[in-house]
This record gives sequence, structure tokens and C-alpha cells, in this order.
Amino acid sequence: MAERARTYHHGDLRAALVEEAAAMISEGGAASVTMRAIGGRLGVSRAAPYRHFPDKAALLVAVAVEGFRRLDRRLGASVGGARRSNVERLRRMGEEYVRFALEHPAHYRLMWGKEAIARQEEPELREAAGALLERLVRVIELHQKAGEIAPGDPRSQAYVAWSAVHGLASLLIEGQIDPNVDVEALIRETTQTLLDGMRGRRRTQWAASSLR
Amino acid sequence: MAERARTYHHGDLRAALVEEAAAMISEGGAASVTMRAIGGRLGVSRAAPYRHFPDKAALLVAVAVEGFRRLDRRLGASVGGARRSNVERLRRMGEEYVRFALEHPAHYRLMWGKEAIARQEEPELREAAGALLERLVRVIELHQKAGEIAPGDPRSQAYVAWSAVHGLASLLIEGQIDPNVDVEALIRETTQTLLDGMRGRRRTQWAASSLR
DNA sequence: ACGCCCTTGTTGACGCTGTCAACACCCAGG
DNA sequence: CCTGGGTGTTGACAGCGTCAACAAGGGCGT
Repeated sequence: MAERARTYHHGDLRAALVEEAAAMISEGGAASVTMRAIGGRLGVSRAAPYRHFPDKAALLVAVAVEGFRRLDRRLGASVGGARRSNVERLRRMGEEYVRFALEHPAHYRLMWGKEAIARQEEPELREAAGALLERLVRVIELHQKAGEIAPGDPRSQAYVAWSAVHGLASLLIEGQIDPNVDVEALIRETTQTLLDGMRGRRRTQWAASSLR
Repeated sequence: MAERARTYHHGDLRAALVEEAAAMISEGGAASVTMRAIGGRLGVSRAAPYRHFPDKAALLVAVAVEGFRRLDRRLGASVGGARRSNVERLRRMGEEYVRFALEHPAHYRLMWGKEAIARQEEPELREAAGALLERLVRVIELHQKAGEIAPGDPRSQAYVAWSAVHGLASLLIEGQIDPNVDVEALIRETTQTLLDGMRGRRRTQWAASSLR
């Protein structure tokens, strides 16, 4: 209540809206986020958000942007800490990516927000997602220099890697995968197959691909 | 008008609803599909669909199911025809999968319908998507027998492959990929990386992974 | 051949939604 | 102190999905 420095009537209502909308999405899905409901939870009226966002879609875009930033920070933290060996960076990032989606399914869904959100025309969203791509590109370049990944345009390789983890996250979230399968094992198998494929086909290998 | 054998007042309104809804989705996106609009286009009232579907979500599920069936038929046709060499089956299926999504973006989006559609509780949807998975599993088993893919549970391998192509399709459709990149080349690179990864790491290979 | 009845389609209404215009507030700067 | 514009409120409106009550009309038993 009185912990934040409030500048005007409410005090940074904009940030509160984004935060509250994200919370509501996690609790009850995107459909539960309504202008009236979010206003009620914040103690303001249903039209108050319109002083900070042109419409509901813009508010949801802001929530999606926040999601991309959180994911980006998390991926950064996953490879940080005790400076890990190069080989593991990409694997860890991939696994962490999928786990994020599994922990925040509704939020992740919103980030890929269908068409209600016109992605192309939302520069902030492009930027936030672009930052994630940049991080991926940098890690791939590192692997390339270490000879662990075949040479080639790191950007298109980044798209390939992104496709793999996003696709798996999407399948899992949407319940398209048999609930009997071991999710963690599937995540490892996916990243392993991806890494094997990106390594290229050039050196003598020793065994059939196995999970770890 | 009078080409279809009409049983009752309209004559198979159910099928007409699904067909028309699919058309409207392609034309104006999922948001343009409204009970009143679809009724108007078919010359019936807004409540008529309720005699065939419990609610709007059920109608959209039927449209999504139809989408999965069309995709499944298309994938079947892509590997059929002149009985192709095994090696190319999976690659062709993957490429065709992505192309289908690119040609029918709104329909494909609906098939992965967020949460408005509770996938788990829609047996028809599970079944239609399951048929697609089955086809993929069979093709993978074929490759395994031919020694082109590492041994292992073909079902989890199918999930990995599905993740890759669905992820790429999703990234492309949602405009997340730089419009300057060569889409066809990216599709080929993705399937190639996937196939390289699934081949496992066991034999002496000759060159760095290249596109075709 | 008749007439019943159940399936199909229509109409009016309700509550909910996003959104806007008009109004009320209230703090910062002169 | 007062004034102006950023901020929040209220009333209203159109459009939405959905339901209950009603109308129609063809298949089927007799």
C-alpha cells in the first residue's frame, strides 16, 4: 500500500497494471484478465488503465514484453554463476527455456500471443524478443569458436535452436504430449538431438545418441 | 445452393458451419469469426449453430480438428506418390508441415488454440493430433530400420521432430523471424539439423553440415 | 393419407465485455 | 493562492455469447 513512492493519485499505476495483469494471467489464464477485474483488484475503476495504455491489447503487449525480459534474465542467469564450460551453455539455456514455459504456461502463451497482438507493429515486443535472440546468437558464436558447432550463419542456427525449444515448450504447454512420458527426459533428448545436429557431421563419433 | 442433399431445413448445417468458419478464419483471422457473422453468411440466425454445437468453443474445436485432418492428409500425400527413398520421407514431411502452416497461418494458429480450447478435454482434437503423431512415428520407425536414425523410443523421437517443425512454423507465423532471411533455406536448414541430430553420433561423417 | 412429434431454426432478452465522452479530482509550478 | 493538466470516475453504448420461449416443417407410425 504505502511502500511505493506514489507520485500521483495511485502512484505508478502503469507498473501496477502490468504486474497485476501478469498475476491474473498466471492464476486464471488470459481470459480472466478483464479491464473491470484488474481495476477492481487494484482499487481503481475500469477506465483508469486507459490513461496509461491506448487499449487492452497494449496492456497485454506490455505484459508479454515483461515476460520476454524475465525469460531473458533467467537464461542469462542459467549460464552465468560459476563460469561453466562452453559445451554446456547452450544445453542449459535450452533446458531452462522450456522449464520457464512450463512454470508460467499462461504467461508464455501470451508472449506468443496469436494475432490479438500484432507482433510486427509492436516495436517493444520485437525488441524484447530480439534481445533473447541476440543472447542465443552470442552463445552459438562461442560454441562455434570452440569448434563444438558447425560453422555457418549463427543467426539462422539460432532460429533453428529457438524453434526446437519453443516447439517443445508449446507442445508441452498445450497438452499435446502424452502425460505418461518423462518430461525431463524428453527435454534432455530434445536438446541433445539439437546439439548433435548443430555439431555437424564431420567427426568420428562413438556411440548412438543417448540421453546424457 | 441446391447441390447438396438437404436433409432438414438447411441441409447439413453442421458441415457448412465448420467450412464457413474455416473460410472466415483464413480471410479475417479468428477474431472475425462471430456467431452472428457466421450465421449471416450462411443465411441462418445467430443461434442456429447452437443446435449443432454446445457453444462457440466447440465449433472452433471442430474447425481445428478439420485442420489437423487436412494437414495429416497433406503429409500423407507428400511422402506418397512415386514411392520415394526412405531417407527423404521425414525431410519431406517436415518441410511440408511448415509450408502448410505458412499457407494457412490463422487456421494453424487455431489448431494450437491457446487455452480457449481445453485440448485435453476434447477427445476429437486429441485423436486428430494423435493421428498425425502416429504417422510421424511410423516414418521414424522406417528410418530406424534403414539405419538412418539412431535406435530408441520412436515416440519420443517423434516428439522431438514435431517440436522442431512446429516451433519453426510458429516462429515464422508469428513474425518472430527477420523478414530478410530466406525462409525456404531456413526450413531446409532446420530439417537438416534435425535429421543430423536424429541420425545419432556413431559413424564417420565426411563434411560439415551443409544445406542439401 | 393423415397427423403427431422431434429435430431444426428464430426471436427477444440478459449479462458481460471493451471503449469513449464528460466530468471530478488533486498535485506541481507559477 | 490559484490554476492547469495529468489522473481517475461515471454513465453510456455497441457488440458479444448464450439461453428460454416460440415457430416451423418434414419423417414416421398408424
